[in-house]
Formats: sequence, C-alpha cells, structure tokens
Amino acid sequence: MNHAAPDNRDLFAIADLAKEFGISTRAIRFYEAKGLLSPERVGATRIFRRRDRARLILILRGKRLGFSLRDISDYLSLYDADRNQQVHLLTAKVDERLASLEAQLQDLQTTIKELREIRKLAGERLGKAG
Amino acid sequence: MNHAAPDNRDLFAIADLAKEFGISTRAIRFYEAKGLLSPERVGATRIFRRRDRARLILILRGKRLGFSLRDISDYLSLYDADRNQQVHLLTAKVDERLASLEAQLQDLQTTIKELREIRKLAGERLGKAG
DNA sequence: GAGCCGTTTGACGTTAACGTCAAGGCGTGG
DNA sequence: CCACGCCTTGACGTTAACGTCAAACGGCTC
Repeated sequence: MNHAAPDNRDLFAIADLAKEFGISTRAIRFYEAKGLLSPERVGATRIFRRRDRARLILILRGKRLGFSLRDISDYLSLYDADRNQQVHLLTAKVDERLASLEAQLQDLQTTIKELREIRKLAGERLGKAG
Repeated sequence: MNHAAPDNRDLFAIADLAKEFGISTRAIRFYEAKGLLSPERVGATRIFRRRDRARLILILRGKRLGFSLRDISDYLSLYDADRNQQVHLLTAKVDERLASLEAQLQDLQTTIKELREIRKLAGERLGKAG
C-alpha cells in the first residue's frame, strides 16, 4: 500500500503529479493552457495544491470515459459552480450531462452483457470440443 | 415510428447507411480502409449487407463509449471469432476487455453519483434562497 | 563557480479521425 | 447525346491532444 500515497501533503510540483498519475508534465501544462487547471505560481514555477490535484483526478477520469478536454472543461465547471452559476442554469446543465451519461451507461451495460454472452458461448464450445 | 426503420432489407448503399446513422460517407469509407468494414463490391460500388450494418452499429456504439477505431477493431474481432480463434485465446481477450469495461463502468457510476449529488445540493440551495 | 536538476516558454512534429475538394466512371431520363 | 445524380479513388487540409526538441533560468552542492 505505498505505490502512490502522497495524499496528506498540500503542495505538489508538476513532476510529482506527473509521476503519481503516470502522465507527462507536458500533458499537465497542456491542461493548464486549456484552462482545466490553474495552479499558483512562485516566480514562474507552478505550485499545485490539493484542489488542483483533485481536479486533475477528475480530468483523468473524464479521459478514461472518452471525453474530450472540451467536455471535461464543461464538466469541471459544474463542480466548482458553488457560487458563480445561476442555480437553475446549473441544474439544467447537470441534468443534460446526466442524461448523456446514463445513455452511455446503457451502451456500456449492453456491451458488457454481449461480451459475457460471447464468453459463455466460447465456454460451451470448449465443453463440446475440448 | 418511421424516422429510421429500413431494417428488414438486406442490401444498402453507402448513402443509405450514412443517412440512417447520421454520419458521412467519408467516415464509412474510412472505417473500411481501417479494416472495420468489408462490404462487397459490384464493380467499384460498395454493397452493404445486414452483417455490415450490424458491424457499423457496433462501431458507432464503441465510438460513443470513447474507444479508438483501433480498440473497436479488436473488439469486433471478438464478435466474429466464431471459428478462426482459439477458444482459450478468445476467452482471455474477452476477459481482458470485460475487466476494462467494468472499470469504466465504475468510473461512470461514480461520475453519475457525483452529478446527482451536485444536483441535490443545488436544489437545497434553491430551497433556502429562492 | 561549474555542474546538475528541475523548471519554464516556444516552436515544431505526430497521430487519429475524419472533412474537403478534385477528377473521373456508371446508369438513366429527357 | 448529354446532363444529373451517385459512386469511386486520391490528395491535401484540419482539429485534438499531446510528444519532442531547444534555449534559458533558478537553486543546490561540491
């Protein structure tokens, strides 16, 4: 239980996060350039806090789900819309996202079912013909 | 119930499928160039059968799930691996895919939960402050 | 203070997944 | 026969999401 647990800390260098999540520093800078991250600066050097790290985790999860950085950016804005957003406008956007995600969930569950069926059929063939 | 039901037929032109699924003919040709489709030919003209159409449906579902065409290609090979594959090799690949898809399912469910939570919190704020 | 490490910006290269012409073949309706 | 529509291949353009240098700066350490 030690492969990646630098979690209680509050300050991170760019290389820390890159190493922890197995991505390049270039990628992180790219996310900042696209407005998905906005770390503080000490001089020119980027300093990441837990909040930035949390956002990065969301970014990477979004990528695993196949979203574009543009989509992920919108998605992130739902998270820190604590104040700046109109409440009803926020819930509208959230509902929109939810509908899309639930459709994706259907696709995913269908795919999983199909693969399980394929696996089962293969098992049966194995039983017949060794 | 008529928006897109040309389903009992067996022969399709490229434009038929393009229109039915809201994609370009260029995309379909591109999928063929990548080996995901292999329609018959009459002269130079592509002729798609139900089997090709079914594969296209799988391709588009894969895209909605965020997969690359390369991934989708591997995925398709699991479907028509009726004969040409070794059974244990097939089930191994299927298991691999399943594990990945189930991980994605986790990500997706987490995301949906979070958005529902955000929505709920927004609703509460609305209750407080109109 | 010379080297080394980690960092920065900037610029150019790369891959995937198409879009967008261009130029031409095939059938058919007037 | 000729235009029209649909099809073909081929070539080049485009966008996203980085990778890959290059040149330079800041801090440590010996």
